[in-house]
Amino acid sequence: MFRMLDIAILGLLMERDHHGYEIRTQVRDRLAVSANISFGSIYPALNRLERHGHVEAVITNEARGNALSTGSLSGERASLRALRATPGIGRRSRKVYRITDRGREEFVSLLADPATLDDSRTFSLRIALAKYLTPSRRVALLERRRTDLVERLAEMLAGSRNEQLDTYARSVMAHAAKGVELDLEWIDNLLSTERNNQQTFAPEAK
Amino acid sequence: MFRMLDIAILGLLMERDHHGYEIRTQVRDRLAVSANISFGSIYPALNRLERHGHVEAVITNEARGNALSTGSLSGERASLRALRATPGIGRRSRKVYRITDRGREEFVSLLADPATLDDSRTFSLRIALAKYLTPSRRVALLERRRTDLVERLAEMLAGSRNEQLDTYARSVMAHAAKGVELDLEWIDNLLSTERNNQQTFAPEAK
DNA sequence: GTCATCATGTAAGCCGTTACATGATTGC
DNA sequence: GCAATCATGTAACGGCTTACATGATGAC
Repeated sequence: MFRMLDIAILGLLMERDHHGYEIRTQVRDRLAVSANISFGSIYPALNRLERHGHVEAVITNEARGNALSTGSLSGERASLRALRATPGIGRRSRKVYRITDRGREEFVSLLADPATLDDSRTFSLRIALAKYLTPSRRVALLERRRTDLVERLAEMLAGSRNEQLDTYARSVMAHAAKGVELDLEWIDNLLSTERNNQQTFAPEAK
Repeated sequence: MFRMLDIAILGLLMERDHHGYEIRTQVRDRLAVSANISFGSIYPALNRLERHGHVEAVITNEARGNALSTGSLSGERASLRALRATPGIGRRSRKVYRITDRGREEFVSLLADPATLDDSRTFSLRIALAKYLTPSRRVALLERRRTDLVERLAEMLAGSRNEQLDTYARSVMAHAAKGVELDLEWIDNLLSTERNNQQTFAPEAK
């Protein structure tokens, strides 16, 4: 139930409607997920979200030729057609999804949920979508992550000083430590930005 | 067949014998793998490696009290006991594994194999074990990774300049780019070290 | 007419996890 | 005697991938 992909899809649909094929590139380009998610994950995820009422398929008329309701298609065929974009000039058959109210609720609760483990991937996904969080939830998320990283940093620094390790293993430890330090700087910057913004709304509250 | 855990286990066994319980902490402390691997992965992996002849269970006498061959245990029971460490004072019942010649061959080929994808985790695992690679294979591994990262860096920099993204999403992109830059510095340092070491063996070859 | 790209979907498999089950040894 | 830690294993499940199957459209 803690699927990273669900958060990503719902997050993209918060902004505007999407069809499955498009979601793959958007996840990479807008949410900074390094690898392309496979279609074998995306389509089942969309169907599941639809079954749960978090998204719904919609009819779009974005194509130039608007060939809807030409009448001759009967029963099953017609309804399937209706769920897809008009196959007019310049557009292929596609199924466009829109997020529902229920989906929006689900999304914000998933995004803030402290139960879902914070590996670096889910954390950076959450931050990429952080504009949908309240300031206090953003701060909570950042501080939670910060605590974890401080602990990790100590472990990696200890490893990098372990003289039983060969130079390569120590180098990996030292590099990992630097990576964690970089993460911490980033988080601290984000946290101070959050605090400055909060002051904007309560400037005299010294 | 390209299991990261197999490389990790075989790599640890290259140094000395280990039992399963111990491998978990060693993977973390010596190979810089951030999360603790679960026992539900380790024990099946060891059994599989044993079936394939890459490791073998050995009898160790590291305990003080050497209570082997007390005679009264019969058949099945006795042979099972023989595979475990002597349950003397100060030692628990454990199954200690040793890498075989076949396992050593498998290990070095897995470690250098360019077919197994290089995400950052498998890459840093390989580097942590890089002392078992020939200098030329080390350089090849580093350069292969370098190429991938240069490409990734361009993508992340492009994302961080994308003005359609909100500040949070752009911040994630910019931070990811910094992380890749740090990785590249590290790799370039390792590469120059490799070249200096090679010069040591051919100093006049200007 | 055929190739590349766009587009949607299913089935099988991989590699890991959590949860469960068992038991020996040590420290209190 | 009881809890904590050490130690080994199995079963079920989870989320992702690859491979497969299908078909429309546009460019050449």
